Amino acid sequence: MLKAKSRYANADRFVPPPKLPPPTPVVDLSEPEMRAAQDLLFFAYRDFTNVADNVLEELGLGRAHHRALHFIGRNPGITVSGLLAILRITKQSLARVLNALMDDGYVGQAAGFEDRRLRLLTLTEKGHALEERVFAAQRDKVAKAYQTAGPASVHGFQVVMRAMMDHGARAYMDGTGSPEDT
Amino acid sequence: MLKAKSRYANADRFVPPPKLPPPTPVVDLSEPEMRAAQDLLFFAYRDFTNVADNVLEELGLGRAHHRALHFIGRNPGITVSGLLAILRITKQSLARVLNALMDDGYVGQAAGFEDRRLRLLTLTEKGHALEERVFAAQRDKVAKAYQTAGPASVHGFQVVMRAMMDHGARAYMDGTGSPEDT
DNA sequence: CATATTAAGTCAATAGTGCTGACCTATTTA
DNA sequence: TAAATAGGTCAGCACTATTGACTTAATATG
Repeated sequence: MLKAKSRYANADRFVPPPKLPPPTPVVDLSEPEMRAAQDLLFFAYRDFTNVADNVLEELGLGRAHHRALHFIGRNPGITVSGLLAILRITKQSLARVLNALMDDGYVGQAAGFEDRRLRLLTLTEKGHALEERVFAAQRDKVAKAYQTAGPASVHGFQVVMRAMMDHGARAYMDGTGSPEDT
Repeated sequence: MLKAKSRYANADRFVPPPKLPPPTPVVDLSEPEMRAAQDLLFFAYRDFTNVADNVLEELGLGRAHHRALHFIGRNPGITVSGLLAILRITKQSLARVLNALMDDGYVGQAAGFEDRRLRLLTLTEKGHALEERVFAAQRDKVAKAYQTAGPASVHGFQVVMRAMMDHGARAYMDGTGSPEDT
């Protein structure tokens, strides 16, 4: 973080934008609030993932690795195609990170019993340790945010976030069906 | 979307993971809720940005372009270093997308009056139209989510999201100070 | 006034992560 | 038995981020 800070030393002094005519007035009074959602999502997500990225970077891993790690951890025995359906990336993209995770000993695999074509993926102990370590950084952030906000706000956050995602994502979170886009 | 769907045709049939031993039980009862924050943030952000990406893609633009477009639109007359401070990317990264946006006629610039080194960036009419068009897709999503959730939940969402971002981001959103990381 | 600092720009190389399309092998399905 | 499917590989490419070095013009400082 210190490193990142010195990197942007030329941005230490924020110069407020000079006064210019305000943007065209909007007629919908809730427009600013909806507009603000962009910033809320951008900054929250950025800063949430940033703490994980810092840990991953030490190990030569990136966000894509973390995602695979995370979803395998949450869904032990998941198949490759299951992971593809959740992450909605291509086989080739997943293969790259998955191979790295396996080569590094974070992920194990077993053939399916009822269908030997399937690769059932699980985290190794090493994988669990890493996943937990990465989440530890994020947990701190979440815990603080949740504490600050209080239970009612946490509930509201959850409701809005669920409403923001598509049906497939919701189905996945509810464990009620296929994570594909609808 | 049809294209994307057919791309993942091999993922249409979600195979539930076989029954494996559950992960080590956690002692903190709120752990699942904190854990769920990862998924909430991932899926909501993914699906929120996805609708914008679709529009941008038609124009040969990407997420980085959109970010520049967005923040210039929200901060007319912002300087290059101001944008760098908000986005927290390198000069080189920004230059690439900024040059493209200027070449395509979406962004204009003017030299500062009090400091001629400064480049004051604004959206052109064309730029505004694009920014509005991109946000129109997102607005639909936000409006629906906010309507579904209701005002109390929206407020809760905002509280949690603000708490999730770092001080700099909050300062930016409040217009109370420097957007640098603290 | 001379020098140091700063805003912005450019260049080059590299890395992470996403995509497309084609093709292959082994297994399962019809 | 042939068709379909799970998973894998290969190759090429694109987007977007980084690092570090260097340059020019303008401003700040002593």
